[in-house]
This record gives sequence, structure tokens and C-alpha cells, in this order.
Amino acid sequence: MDFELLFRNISRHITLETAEKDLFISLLQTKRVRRKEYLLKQGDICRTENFIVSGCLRAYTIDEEGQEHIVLLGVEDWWISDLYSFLTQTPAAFFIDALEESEIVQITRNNLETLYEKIPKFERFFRILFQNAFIAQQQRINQNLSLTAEQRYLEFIRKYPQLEQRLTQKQISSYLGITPVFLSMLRRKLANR
Amino acid sequence: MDFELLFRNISRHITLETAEKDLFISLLQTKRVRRKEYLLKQGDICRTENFIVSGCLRAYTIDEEGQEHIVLLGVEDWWISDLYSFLTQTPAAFFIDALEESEIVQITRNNLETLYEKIPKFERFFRILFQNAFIAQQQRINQNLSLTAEQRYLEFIRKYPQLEQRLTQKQISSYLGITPVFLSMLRRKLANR
DNA sequence: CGCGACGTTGATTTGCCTCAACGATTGTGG
DNA sequence: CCACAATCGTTGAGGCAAATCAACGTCGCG
Repeated sequence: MDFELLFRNISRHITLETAEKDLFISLLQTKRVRRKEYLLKQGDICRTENFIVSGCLRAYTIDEEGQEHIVLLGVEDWWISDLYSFLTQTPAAFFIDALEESEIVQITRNNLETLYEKIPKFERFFRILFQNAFIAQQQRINQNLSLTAEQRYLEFIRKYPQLEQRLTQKQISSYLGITPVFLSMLRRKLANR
Repeated sequence: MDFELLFRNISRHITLETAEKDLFISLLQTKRVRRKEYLLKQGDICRTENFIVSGCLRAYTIDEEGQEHIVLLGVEDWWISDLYSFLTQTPAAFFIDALEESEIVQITRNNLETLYEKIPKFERFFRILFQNAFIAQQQRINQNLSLTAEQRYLEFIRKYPQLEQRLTQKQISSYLGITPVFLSMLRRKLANR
């Protein structure tokens, strides 16, 4: 069942009655996204918050020179959206697309508001979710400020060994904030030890 | 009254009855921190979440070479803590100290849990608070990935013109992820236009 | 099969850092 | 209140980490 993983995710922090689960499900939609398909384009309005059931997606920007910068990586059991655009219903700063064929569960802004109203426990759930996301980003900021490219790469493969397998080097470099050429050099250097 | 600013901050997102305010106040402590005084040291446990009534504080790390990296800047009407340490009650990764004489309102982890239990509306308040903090950090990550040092500096003074006045260049450079020497060069270059 | 994206490698350039010296400012103890 | 130390900001010289540019082999996909 599509919602199984989502329920297990939620039950880590709050407990739902059957009736609550049913109400929750009635506010959701599911979607299948194939590789390279866009969930969101810069300038569009982010209509949904997305829970990843399977697969892998990224949120990224493209700068003046056409370079991509991955702001957020999501795999199964994570959430992904352009939160600012979602909350304010204004044009998105990010692109979101799928790096692998993915299944997602979506909730719209209005439905999420309804959910908060009908089942206030979800305030708690998302409070904890954003708390954790905030901490993870704080650590990433700290690493970007204090580590060299090599150290950041080593931290990345230490922290996300499974992710390293699933991403291309171009994607990893774009997440780390270096060029693919330089990542290739680092890897060669590290291999020669 | 010390709690006035905090109540106004909170009332942006939730509405409290008088009895609720009283309960809330009973769970808080106030503290005065003088310039350069530490609120938290790396390795200590972060016992409180801190609301800044007046003044200015920073959260930062020190790397192997002794360089400081500012992860979080807070002025009046903001919150500051080492959230990970606070939530898990494990040793902190950050130092927190005051850049100006500051007044803060503090809540301990246990009292915050009590607050969530007794007044669930606070789940909503902190959900929104962390949501906004998450968005702000996401933007900072994106800028660190996609902008040059000069562009980041210009963005900083555009976004926080009042903060620029209150911080030393050393502090600004440490927030931007560059050296004070290089910031000085950038400023000279920008002035010659 | 052929095209386009990817990863590798080398040569060169550049953005930012380190080191060092100096004047100005701040803070502190006598 | 002054003297002295410490920190800060500026400037210049030189160095290094990472970027750019370019060429080439490989692979996956249409």
C-alpha cells in the first residue's frame, strides 16, 4: 500500500487513530514521477509538499552562468518541496526533478491547513520534522564554512554511503559546491593512497 | 516588562489567554548577558532555548586552525540555541556568546515539553518558527553555493543593513565564509566605484 | 548506429588565502 | 587617567585551492 511508508514515518512522532488515518488519506494524492521529469520549475508556484515513497529527487537552482546548485536531496522516507513558495504561494526559486523513477505522496497547502485544523497533532509532527531539517541544514552550513572540498566530500560519503552509489559525480559535486572536474581530481588523489 | 516583546513575537502566530500567558511566564527565566560572555561553550550541554529581548548574539564553531565560523546570528526578536544539543541534551557543537550586552528569555527543555503538553498551540508556534528558520537557512545555503564572495557581501548588506552597522568586519566575514583581509579588499574595491 | 551527456586528464587562470607589517581603536590594569 | 597590550582593519607580496578551458574516451539512450 502506497501510504504505508508515510504512516510509519509519521508514527515515529505521533500516533493516529484509524479515523484520523482515513481523514489524512482523503487529503492526499499520489504521483509517479519518471527520471528527469520536473515536479516544479523555477517561477512556478509550489502547490504541494511531497513525501517520497521511493526514488530520489533534488531541488536546485541555476545561476547566471547556467550552473546547477543542489540545495536539497531527497530519497525515500524524506520530504521535498520549495517550502517558501509552498507557504506563500509565490513563484518558486527552485527546480525540483527526479533523479530516479519515483513515487510520491502529495498534500496541497489548503489540505495541509485542513489537516492542522482537524488533527492538531500534525502541528507537532511537522514541528519535529522542520526542527530536524533545520538541524541538518545547520550542519551543512557549518561544513560549507569550515571544511575544504576534500573534507566535505569525505564527510558526504561517510554520512550518505548509500546515496553516493545512486548519484552521478556531477550531482554530488553540485551538492558539495564544487565542479565535476575538481571532484574527479579529488577522487583520483584519494584513490592513490 | 521583559516579556512584552516575546508576547508580541508569539502573537504573530497564535493567540494566548491570560491564564496561558501566566503559565507560560512561570516556565521562563530571564538573563542578562554582557558583551563577550558565553551563553554556551562547545562540549557543554545546551540547557535552554533563548529568545533575544535586546542585544545581539552569535553561534559559531572553531575549526582545527582556530578560525571562527558564524553559523547563526541573532538580534532582538530572534531565537538562538544549539538546537541539536538542546533537543538531545548531548554536548554542543557550537559556542554562543554575546556581541553586545543582551537581555534574553530562556526556557529549558523540560519546561518546553510541559508547555507543549499544557498549551498545544505552542506546537503550532514553534512549527511556524522552525519553518521560517528552515527557509532562511535554505536561502543561505543556496547563496553559499551559487554566489561569489562579493555577491554574498552585497546581499548581506542589502538584506541586513542595520546588522552591518552593529557588527565588526571580522564578524561579517566570518558569517560570509571569507577572511577579514579579503573582505577589506572587497570593500576597497566597491568603494572605488 | 550515432548523438549527447558524463567522467578523466592536463594546462592555464583566478578568486581567495596566508603571511607580514603598520596605524588606529579598544580595553584594561596600575 | 594614562600607559600599554591586544585586537581590529588596511595594504602589499606571494601562494594555493579550485575554476575554466579544452581534448578525448566511454557509456547510455533514442
